[in-house]
Amino acid sequence: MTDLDQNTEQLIFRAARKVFTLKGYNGARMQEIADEAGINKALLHYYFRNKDKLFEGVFGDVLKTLFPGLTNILTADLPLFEKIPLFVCQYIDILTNNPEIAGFVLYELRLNPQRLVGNMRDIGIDMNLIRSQIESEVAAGIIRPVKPEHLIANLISMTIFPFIARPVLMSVAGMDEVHYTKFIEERKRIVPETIIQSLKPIQ
Amino acid sequence: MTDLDQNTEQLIFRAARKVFTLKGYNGARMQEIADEAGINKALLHYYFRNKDKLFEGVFGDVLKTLFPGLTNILTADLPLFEKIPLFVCQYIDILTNNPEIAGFVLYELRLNPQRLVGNMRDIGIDMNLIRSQIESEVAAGIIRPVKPEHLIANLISMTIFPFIARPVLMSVAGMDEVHYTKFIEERKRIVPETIIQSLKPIQ
DNA sequence: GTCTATAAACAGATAGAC
DNA sequence: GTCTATCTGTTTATAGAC
Repeated sequence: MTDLDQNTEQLIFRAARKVFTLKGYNGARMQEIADEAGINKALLHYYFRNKDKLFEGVFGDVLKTLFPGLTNILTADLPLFEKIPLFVCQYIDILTNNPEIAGFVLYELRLNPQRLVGNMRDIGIDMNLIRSQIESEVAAGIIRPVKPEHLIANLISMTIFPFIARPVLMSVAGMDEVHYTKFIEERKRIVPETIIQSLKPIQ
Repeated sequence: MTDLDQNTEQLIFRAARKVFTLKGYNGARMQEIADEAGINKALLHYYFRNKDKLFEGVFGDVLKTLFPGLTNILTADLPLFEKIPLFVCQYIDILTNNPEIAGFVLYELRLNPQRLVGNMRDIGIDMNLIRSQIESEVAAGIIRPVKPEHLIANLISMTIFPFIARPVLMSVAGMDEVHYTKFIEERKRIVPETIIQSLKPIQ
């Protein structure tokens, strides 16, 4: 493989990632990907056989952008009240740089949940680890009891949803682009605060 | 118009709603809608001219399922601590009966945000009303100060997201169908509890 | 490796019989 | 109103020249 091969392949891949995440599998056109990459349609098939294979590659790549950080922070050896702000900040930064990938992944997974199967390793969180951390912090009187599924669901929901629902939130709350950007930045503080307040024991 | 006309039209419309919400605009096929309705493809065009017009109808219908309840409860004349559980319960019931519409609407809106334009009346929430309610409850010492955008975002996020992220949540938390159903039912209690705890003034 | 040209399949839409 | 048959444009994919 020459340098040129790799460059073209990467060029195509990046173009494909852009078009697929923006338009979805069904909305994406091989022609548009070729145009975006500045090459010919036939080359897509030369490097990636067909649309499905190209998509699989992109989808796996996007999952890698989205999940490993999640798993690592959530299972790190830190108190919950430190983990949570870390998680939120890192995730909001990732999504600010890739605003469309959350909606893209969740939508494609609903159309075709099997797509998870091949990528399970990157995604699974050790719930028992989180469960035992909760138990020990409850025992120490730091937090109130909470089911790990709900804690994780609350955390992920409040962090990710504003990116998926951007147009609706802007419309419902009457925000423009500038307000929305500020709003997202504020959530780095608001989301951890909301969860931590809800976890504090009643005095 | 005879009875038969109306029946066929409704038959088509329901079939279209099912296929569009399940597959999205780009993934839906006129043939599949016709099959689902048990009629011929040509009839779709007889009743609804083209795919776009049929979709517009369905999309407006889905918005009506999703939004009016939201607006009405959030602007009702009730204390926040009563409004919030009401909102969550009603919304979870709607989404339990229509599990795919939240993801459908948000995705189609991201592909084409202009679709909101024609339906703005159903959707807009009077943020000033909520803002002044927050102010008066803060003044009365019932809640801590909070920006209305963030309160609404937290509420909607935690309520809706678990339906959009169903496959991921099930995978991440290792849930099966039964666990997931129970999990969703539990959220009617957990979500209001989380928000209300986070709003309570520090004693 | 990269291109042009084209095949092959599909999907939306229409014509016209009943 | 409902159907079958068909047209038209689009889209994925391949053949083959360079």
